[in-house]
Formats: sequence, structure tokens, C-alpha cells
Amino acid sequence: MITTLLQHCIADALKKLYNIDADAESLVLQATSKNFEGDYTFVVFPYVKQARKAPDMVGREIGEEVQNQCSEVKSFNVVKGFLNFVIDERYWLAFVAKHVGDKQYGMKTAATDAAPIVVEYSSPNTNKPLHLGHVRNNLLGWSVSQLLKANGNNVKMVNLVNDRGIHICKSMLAWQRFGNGETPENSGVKGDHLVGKYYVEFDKHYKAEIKELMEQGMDEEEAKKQAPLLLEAQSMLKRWEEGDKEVRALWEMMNGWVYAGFDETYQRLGVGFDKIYYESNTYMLGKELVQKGLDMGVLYRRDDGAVCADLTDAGLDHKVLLRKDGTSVYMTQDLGTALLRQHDFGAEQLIYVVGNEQDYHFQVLKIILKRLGYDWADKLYHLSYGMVELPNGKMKSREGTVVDADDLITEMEQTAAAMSKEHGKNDDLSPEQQQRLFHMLAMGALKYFILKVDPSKNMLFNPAESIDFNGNTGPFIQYTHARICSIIRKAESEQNVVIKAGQDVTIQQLLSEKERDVIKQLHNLPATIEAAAAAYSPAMVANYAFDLAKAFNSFYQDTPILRDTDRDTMMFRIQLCSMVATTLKNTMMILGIEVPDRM
RNA sequence: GGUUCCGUAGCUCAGCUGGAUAGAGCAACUGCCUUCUAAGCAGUAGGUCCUGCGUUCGAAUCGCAGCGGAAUCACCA
Repeated sequence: MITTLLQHCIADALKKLYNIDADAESLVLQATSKNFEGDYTFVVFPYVKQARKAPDMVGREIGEEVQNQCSEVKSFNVVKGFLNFVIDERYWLAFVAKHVGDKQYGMKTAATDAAPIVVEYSSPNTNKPLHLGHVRNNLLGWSVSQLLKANGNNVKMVNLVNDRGIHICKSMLAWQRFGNGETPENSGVKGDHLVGKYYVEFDKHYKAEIKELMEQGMDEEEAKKQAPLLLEAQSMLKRWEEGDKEVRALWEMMNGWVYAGFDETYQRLGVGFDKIYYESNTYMLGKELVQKGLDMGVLYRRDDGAVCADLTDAGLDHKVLLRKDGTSVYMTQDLGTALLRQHDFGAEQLIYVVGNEQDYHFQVLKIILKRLGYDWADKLYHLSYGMVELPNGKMKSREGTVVDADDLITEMEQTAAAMSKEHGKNDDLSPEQQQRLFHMLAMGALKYFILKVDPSKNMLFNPAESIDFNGNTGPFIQYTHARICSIIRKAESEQNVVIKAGQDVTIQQLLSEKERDVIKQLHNLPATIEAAAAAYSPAMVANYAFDLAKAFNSFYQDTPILRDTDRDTMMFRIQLCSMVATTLKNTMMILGIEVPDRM
């Protein structure tokens, strides 16, 4: 890596010239600004005081020393306190020669025997279908997992399905009461949507009951608690917990519908899991932990019998972990599942992809685990992402402004198909191939649109912009890949060109500005993957892919490739094309986006 | 009210541990297809980086204060 080489040369120079001890790794090298000549820039201001010389003098002295020591440095210039290094062409050519034909350039191979990083994401409730918020979660979870793999980690993806609780009983009850035996089969309604329909149905009738009770003179608070439907749902939950056969059978049937529906959506989204946990199996966990905490004296029992954690010394509040009736709460379960997961995987790290509305929850979870004596609590990482908002505000199920995941995907596919047909470039493909392409483009647009935004930030989902094919979009990058594939196909068929690893890379003339830009961007890939993985940010990968595609298109626009009459030059440019195609494909794969060979 | 996050072009977003004249895309306007895919390229225009103070040779970036927005502070999950 040229930058680490430069860092060490500079550190040596600082020592030799001014007796300054600097840690080579900590020296900052930045890409030279476009307005100046050079590839990498070192800012000397921080050292002028110790060097006791003027900035440009320090720059020249370090520059000369580094140039003498480092053959890769062709020349340098100093502008004010900025020392700009120009890297020798041969370095860039050697770089291309080294990696051309490598289908895994920049991707580290995952160590399968290492302790895994466990990524939990998705974690849906089984009472309603997936919506846009879940889509961001799923795409992020999948992408971060791929990113960590690309960075050489052993990654396990897990899903914790919230398949029990009062909310599930509500849809069960409503179906029993108002369903008339409707099933996904006899109605043609997708399972998760069907169950979601009865969840809404419950709410409708429940509200009506409240209203009626209030008209009879009951106050609202009381009416909400006394509505017969709610009482019945509660009693159903109780029977469920007691293992009542009839209730369990109903539960299993309806959950089966939901899972079939979810699987379909997951498949369309292109996400998956190594292991699925069900809360119905894990919800009892955690109670023992609470007992342990009581024994250890880190938890206390309140007068009414509830068990709590006093977190006031950590600047937080008191947190109830067992209700006075002894039942567990969400936090109790999460304590238990964390322990279970740690046992199952012996993880190096436990990542939770969960929205930022649960920041407080995870803060508390970590502290309590720590107090229970689990040092691995430090391995928990809450990958907290922002909300998805719509142009007219937040999604509200009550106002019907929730964007359904299935509908969204279908609409994207239809739009992609319409746009693609308009271009007419794919008319000769078979209907199956076309469908596959439209889906690829639709998902490319959707995924890129969501993933290009930094996870921690709230984002605005503008449906019109999300399906855009121009500019900073997934299809733009897909298109760039398709173009390159077209060139390579022609090169292979018309020029008998073969691209493989370990080829010679030679040109007679100097690299053009555009060629150099493309090479430098390719050269940035490993550092980008590392930085993105460290930040858990697919957005950094997305931006990288866009910059590379832009650099390539600019190069492509005014540089002859197959048209060039010099065989070496043509060959070199095809090699460059090939590396760009590979890199675009791999970086888009990290985002969960496939790239077509033509479009 | 406490805590946390956010505020960059008309809109959506990049700007990493402080560095040169703050960048993209969309929208607007100009050019470029008899030539490797124009889903592209090149260009014009568009900015008190929320405000103020401070630290520094140097601040969009760090600190404090204020303004504006969001989340959270459940015996819900």
C-alpha cells in the first residue's frame, strides 16, 4: 500500500531532519485536491514549530528526503504548508498488473474458523406484514453482514421472530370471531397480509366496544381495560402460555401463514438468515438471570414484589425486570436471548440492527449484563438506524400512510419494466430474462436509494426519486457495469482478448488523467472496505461504487478502447475495464445488489 | 423537564480522527449520438455550512451557549 509506505518514509524524514518522533500510522495523508498537482498530500503545519522553520521549507526538506528514500515518489511540490507527492506511473501500472483478473480484488476471505460476528436483524412481529421501516432494517442488516464478510469476518445472521404475546392473540381472536374460515388458500391473500388484516379488524371492533362502554357512562381509561375483546385476548394469551391445545393449534396455523408470507418477501428482498430464533422458545429465558442478579445484590425487589435494577448511578432510571406477578418484560427476554446467543456462537461481537427509538433499551441492556458479571456485554453493538420518513411526514398505520414492502417491490418492478421497455434495449431477451432483469433493476434502485444514506441518519423516502435511474442511483451503477460487459464481450469475440490473472500490463505512452483517476479509485477499494466495516456503514461502499462508476464513465466517454489501434493500449484499457467491472460487481454485492451483463 | 441524535445549494445527501477555493445527484438552463450501450458525458447557475462565542497557525468538523427538529425517558415490544 503506497500510503503506508509514504507514512513510514515521512516518519523517518521527520526523525532524521528534526528529531521529531512521530507514529507512522498516525500521520495523515489525504488525496491531493483537484486544483493542485499530485496524488497524496501531507500537511506539514503541525510540525513547523518543532522544526523551527517556515512551512514551505519544512515541506521541501521532507519532500526531498522522502523522494530519495521512496522510489515510488516521482516528484513533489509544496504549496504553502501542503506537501504534494506525485506517484510514479510504474506504481499504478504494477498495481493493475497485480490485481487484473482477480475476481475477488479487495475482498478479504472470511475466516470460517474464527469466532463469528453475530448480526441480528429483521426481527419482525407476526401480526402484520413488513413495511418500509422493516425494509431499511433488512437491507441494512444484510448489507452490513456482507460488508463484514468482505472485510474478512466470519459472520452469522440471525433473526429473532416475535411470534407471541398479546398482539398475536388479537389477530387470532379477530380471525376466530370474524374470519369465517378465511385462509390464504381460499382467499388468495398472502398469509402475512391476511393475519395483518385481522389485527386491524380487532382494533376496529375493540374501538367500537370502548365507545359503547363510554356511552354507558364508563370513563375512557376504564373502558380500554374492560372492553370484552381485550379481556378475551388476554385470556387467550394466558391459555396460550398454559399450552392450551386449541389455542396453540390456531396459533401455529396462523403463524404458518405469516412465515410463508415473510419468506416470500425475504426472497424478493434477497435477504436470508443462518439461524432463526423464535420468541415463543426464548421468552422464558432471562428469569434465571434476574434471580441471579437478586442473589448477587445488583437487582432489588420492590415493596410490591416487582424486581428492578437501579440505574440512577449510571444517569438512568429504575428499570423493572419482572412484574409484580412474576412475568417478564421485553428487557428480561433480551437479557436471556443475549446469553443464549453468546452460548450458541461464542461470538466475537453481537450486533443488533434495531431502530434508534430503542437506543435507551440497548444502553440499559448493556449495563445490566455488565452488572450481572458478563464482561462480553462490551461486545454488544447496537447498530442504530434512523427512521424512514415520507414526503408527507411519518408513516402512520392509523392514517393508512404505511408503505407496504410487497406493494413497494411490485411497484418498483412495474416501473422498472416500463422504463426498460421504453429504452427498448432488452426486447430480444426472453420473458423470463426480462422479468429477472426488471427485478434486478427495481431492487438495485430501491436498495441503493436506502443504503446510500448513512445508517444513523433519518432519511426521507421519496417514491419518485427512489425509482430514478439517473445520477446517484443503483441503476446508474448497474448500467455502467453492463456497458463494460458489452465492451469485454466484443473484445473477446472480435479481438480474441482473454482477461486472466497474472497478465502483463504494458503501455507505451503516459497514463491519461482519466485513466489515472480510475486506477486511483480502484486503488482506494481496500481502504474503503476497511473504513466502511469499521463504521458499519454500507453507505460508504455505496458512495465508493458511485464514484468509481462516475470516474469510469468519464474515462469511457472520450477514450477509445477497442477503437485504439495500438494493441498494448487497447489491451491495457480492457484490463482496466475488467477491474472496474469486477469492483462494481463486488461492491454492489455488498449492498445486496446484483448487476446485469446487459441492460 | 432529563438524556441522546440531527441542522451543509430550491430538494435529497457526501464531506473519516480539524487543513488548500465546501462536493455530488435531482430539479433549471447550454452543448455532445453516421463512431465501443446517450439509463451516458461536458458545461452554466445555485452556499451567512442554523446563530453567537471560544480553542487553534487554521473550524462545516472540536468545546460552550442559544434557536429549530427528531427519538426516548412503560410493570409495550
